[in-house]
Amino acid sequence: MSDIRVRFAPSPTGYLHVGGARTALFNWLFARKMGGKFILRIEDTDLQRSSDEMVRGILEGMEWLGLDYDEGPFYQTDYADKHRAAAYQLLESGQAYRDFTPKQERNDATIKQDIAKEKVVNPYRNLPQAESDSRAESGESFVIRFKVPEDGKTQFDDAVFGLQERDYKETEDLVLLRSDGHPLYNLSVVVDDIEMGISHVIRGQDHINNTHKQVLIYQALGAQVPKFAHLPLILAPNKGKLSKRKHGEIVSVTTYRDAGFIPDAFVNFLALLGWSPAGIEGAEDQEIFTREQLIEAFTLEGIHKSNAVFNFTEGDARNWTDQKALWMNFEYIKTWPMEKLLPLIKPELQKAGLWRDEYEGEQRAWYEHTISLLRERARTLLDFAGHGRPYFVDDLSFEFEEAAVRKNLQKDPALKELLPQLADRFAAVTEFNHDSAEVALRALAEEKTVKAGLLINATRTALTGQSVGPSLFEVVVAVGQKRAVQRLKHAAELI
RNA sequence: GGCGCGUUGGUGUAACUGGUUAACACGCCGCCCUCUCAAGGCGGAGAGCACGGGUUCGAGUCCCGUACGCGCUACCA
Repeated sequence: MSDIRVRFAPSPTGYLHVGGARTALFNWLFARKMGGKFILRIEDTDLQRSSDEMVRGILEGMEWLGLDYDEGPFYQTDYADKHRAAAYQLLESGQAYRDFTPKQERNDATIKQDIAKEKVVNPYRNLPQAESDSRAESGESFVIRFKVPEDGKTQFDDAVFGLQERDYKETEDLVLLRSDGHPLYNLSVVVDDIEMGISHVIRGQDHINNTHKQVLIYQALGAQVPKFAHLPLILAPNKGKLSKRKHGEIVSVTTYRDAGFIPDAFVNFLALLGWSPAGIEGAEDQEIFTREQLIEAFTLEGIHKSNAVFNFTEGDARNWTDQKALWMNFEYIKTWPMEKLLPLIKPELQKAGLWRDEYEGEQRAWYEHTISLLRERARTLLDFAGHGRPYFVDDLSFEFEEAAVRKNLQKDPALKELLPQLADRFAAVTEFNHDSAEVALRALAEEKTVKAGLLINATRTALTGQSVGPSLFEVVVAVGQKRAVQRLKHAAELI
């Protein structure tokens, strides 16, 4: 019943960057919300580079984000013949003309400027049809330019920016077909969008100028003009352009995947960049949205006009990306349903060589409990195999942090005697659990008249090599009696 | 230069068709909790809505101008 069709049309630059990802997301959300179709089209017109590899980066990013498309990917170059035919159709109907100006002359910077400044009328614009034909037949090189009408203006009602008008005089006669026969962007997009029945064009605001040109082409081709919605841009912290060259990996979505982000968390963050659920009852102050809630709340009206800043501190390891994104990821890790979280953690443990199939079998209860312990302090998926390592290895192949050893173990020489004693007490406990371990430890502390805290903190470092972590007796239980005893004895040697 | 667009605390945003001390989240600071670190609870600093005029009993919300920022200005996409 719905004829809503939208598309994401990236040019294959090697990877999906955050701006593109958000454009894709908004298209996807709109399609899902409206029950329409989401189409992926690769705009590879005129790119020399091997498309395959470049395209893979885009597809990888979309797959990770969970933005599934209903049709495509289509490749724009596959339709070059249609684009060319459209150019000739416009030529024949008199809405375009051949421009025989030599390429060099056109490319000359000063001449170009003069043309722009003085709005020189192209000398070939009104060349008689017969002469144009014969010169073309004689093999003279030419481009096909669109013949922008003299009086009037283009207009379209943008879903975000409202009514947009532009006097024809502001639009130059754009090239449709290059002298080597290659169709150009503005023509190709329009022809493809018509062909694919695109009903709504949702794209970056940097295209607003092109839209005026494209409206002209739609009309000349006698096609229905789709609805447009231009998105505000995502800027760098200095409010400048967020670019691949200047900001490197931070703009690539695969960076977030590799940094241990939950895709839904990143999607959630991206959705709030330039859009908000304004006017949605009860959702105005909401920050955390499931995919379903996002789809439900999404409207084009909620998109902002002003650009958003992607806030991060260059060179700051802790705040390497937008702090809100970091916070959101943490929030997801902490609260996501176990059944959704576990499949994301498994590959991380596998990568680190920490995975055991028993975690899904007989050790399942222990495993899930341990994960629930770790998730409270994990900021990324990487932390499970990082800070979590001591929980998953039997031996001592985990790092003893220097500062932790100094602060919690070497702080008091008495620990050299106390730790082995505690090991013995632990070993003697028949029913080893949270409470019995605590009783054993506190009893020892009392007998030796030392603060329980001294033993507690030392034990934490002995068992995990770290100075921070979950409540100690939770750690003790997770590590288990055998490993705890072993590690306490070992720790004494570090003192 | 030309054309277009934008401007609410550091960042992301809210504020019904103009109506009390401009709200929420992240971040920051402090306190509480406490075996550490987080989390959590409580509290705080931080914008008077880019600036200047106007309209109005009353403007962040309407109008005009200025400044600043951004986009576009290819035989790139």
